[in-house]
Amino acid sequence: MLNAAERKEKIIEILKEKKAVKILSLSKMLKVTRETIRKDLYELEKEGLIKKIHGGAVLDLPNQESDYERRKTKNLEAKRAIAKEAAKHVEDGDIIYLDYGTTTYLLAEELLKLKNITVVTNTIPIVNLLLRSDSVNLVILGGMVRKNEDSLYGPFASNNIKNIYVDIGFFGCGGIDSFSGITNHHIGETEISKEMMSHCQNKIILADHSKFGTTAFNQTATFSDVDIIITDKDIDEEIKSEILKHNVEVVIAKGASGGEENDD
Amino acid sequence: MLNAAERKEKIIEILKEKKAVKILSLSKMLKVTRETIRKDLYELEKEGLIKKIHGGAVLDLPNQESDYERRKTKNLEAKRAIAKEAAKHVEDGDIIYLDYGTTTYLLAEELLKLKNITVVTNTIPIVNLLLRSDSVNLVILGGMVRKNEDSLYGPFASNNIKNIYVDIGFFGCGGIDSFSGITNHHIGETEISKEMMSHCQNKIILADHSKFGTTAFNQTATFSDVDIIITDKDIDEEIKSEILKHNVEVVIAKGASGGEENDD
DNA sequence: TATTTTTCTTTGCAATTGCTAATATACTGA
DNA sequence: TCAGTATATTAGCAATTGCAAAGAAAAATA
Repeated sequence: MLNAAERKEKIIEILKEKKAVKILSLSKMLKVTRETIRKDLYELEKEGLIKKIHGGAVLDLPNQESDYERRKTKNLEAKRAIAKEAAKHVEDGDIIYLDYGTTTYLLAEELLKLKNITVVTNTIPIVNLLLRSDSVNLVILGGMVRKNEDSLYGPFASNNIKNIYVDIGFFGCGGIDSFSGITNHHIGETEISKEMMSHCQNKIILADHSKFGTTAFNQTATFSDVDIIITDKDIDEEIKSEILKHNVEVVIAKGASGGEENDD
Repeated sequence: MLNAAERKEKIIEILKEKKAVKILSLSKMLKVTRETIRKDLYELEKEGLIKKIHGGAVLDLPNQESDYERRKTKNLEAKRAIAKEAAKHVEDGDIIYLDYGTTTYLLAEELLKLKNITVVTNTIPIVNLLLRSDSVNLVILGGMVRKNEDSLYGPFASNNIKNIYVDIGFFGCGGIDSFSGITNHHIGETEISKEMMSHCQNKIILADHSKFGTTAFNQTATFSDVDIIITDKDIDEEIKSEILKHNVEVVIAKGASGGEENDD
């Protein structure tokens, strides 16, 4: 009927629809014995396409993770605590901007529960997350796609920013220091962030403890440009006093612990 | 240690990382017995979060399919044949526009093999598809998200179109008729398509046989506006002669068969 | 504190699955 | 056609898992 290669293709096809298949049901579907299927699965596993489980198999396609997706899991607890704290500042009906970064993604997860908010963003994973929500209006600034970072930047976005104003802007960052202020790595993204800053009524910075005392390449804002900084641990006194000098509120989100790496 | 609810959360968390877990390993990880885990899994399955398999479980998150994703599988063979034919018109180095619709998505799949092309689009699934390609530059027009259709439209996109010109534009459609020309359903999307038409050097319409003889709400273009129409079957003589009158090339893509439903 | 309820563990056995090696069948090339 | 090779089946047994029911522990309630 089918040769080994066809059978394996069929197995992959079946696995793509169902999450998992039993060897026995495969053997019935493809009309070969248990042992033949087992051999097929063994080979498919060696090829890295599936993963064998007791009595069957599940798909294990090589899902190319972007750098962005990898970063999302770093300092997760701290970021989630910050996101939960940030979410408290959003009310039903608000129009908000979610900047680049992984912490803003976690904030988007929290916002799923709110009703009738409008989210402006240029981060593709945030778009995909909010796409299936009935209660969130979504607006995308547009622009050139930055591969591996899943973000948009450039003149398309700049043009659109000129015409809009939002209630709150939530900004991630690459570094915060008393000397350099709030900095980020990518010049194109930084440009968009800067422009959005002047179109947000309130500006809130989300920065886990690993960001303090470090400086990235491009300045997004000085302390006097922002209203609130949310972090997860008490921060260095020198930086803190510098921040407070500029009338910025510093909020420590509760419920995080551990983690040291600076990733953004 | 952990109560039932915490345990279940943990199980989901573990499942999100690994594709599948064995009951035995869960029982060791969470330090409860096999039977306890089995009960947890039974309940998680009832909640629809996982699927039990022999000896373990796999994740089964409710992946809400959009209308767009559902439509993608209709008339698939015809659309894929059209997409393959359309791909022949694209050369390395081209800058192209991919309009709304599911046929343009299939074209994007074909284009993955090409090098150094730039794709302008406003269809989110196309963005997600091309995001992981190293060889395709991606530009997004931006705009308001149309939920369930995974597309963007509105003034943000319009503003950006004013400044760009592309080599080829590939357009899907809702209907083609001798009386109404090329029509589409959504007024916002149609507006964007129309504007893009006048910024493409070549305009190619992708329309499977089900679109001919039907009319949607908004006119995107007259026949004299377009250069090529690619379809999958010989089309009605009356419509054909009307199309040819306007100096439009009609291409029949080979390799498709069957399917009748009009979906877009 | 005693009692009830809920949650988790233990136990024993049937059913299913994994594994190995031997056998049968289908395909290939001289 | 016939050996030689690759592919699929069969078979037997050990190991794992599923299931149901009873017992133990923990938590809630009075």
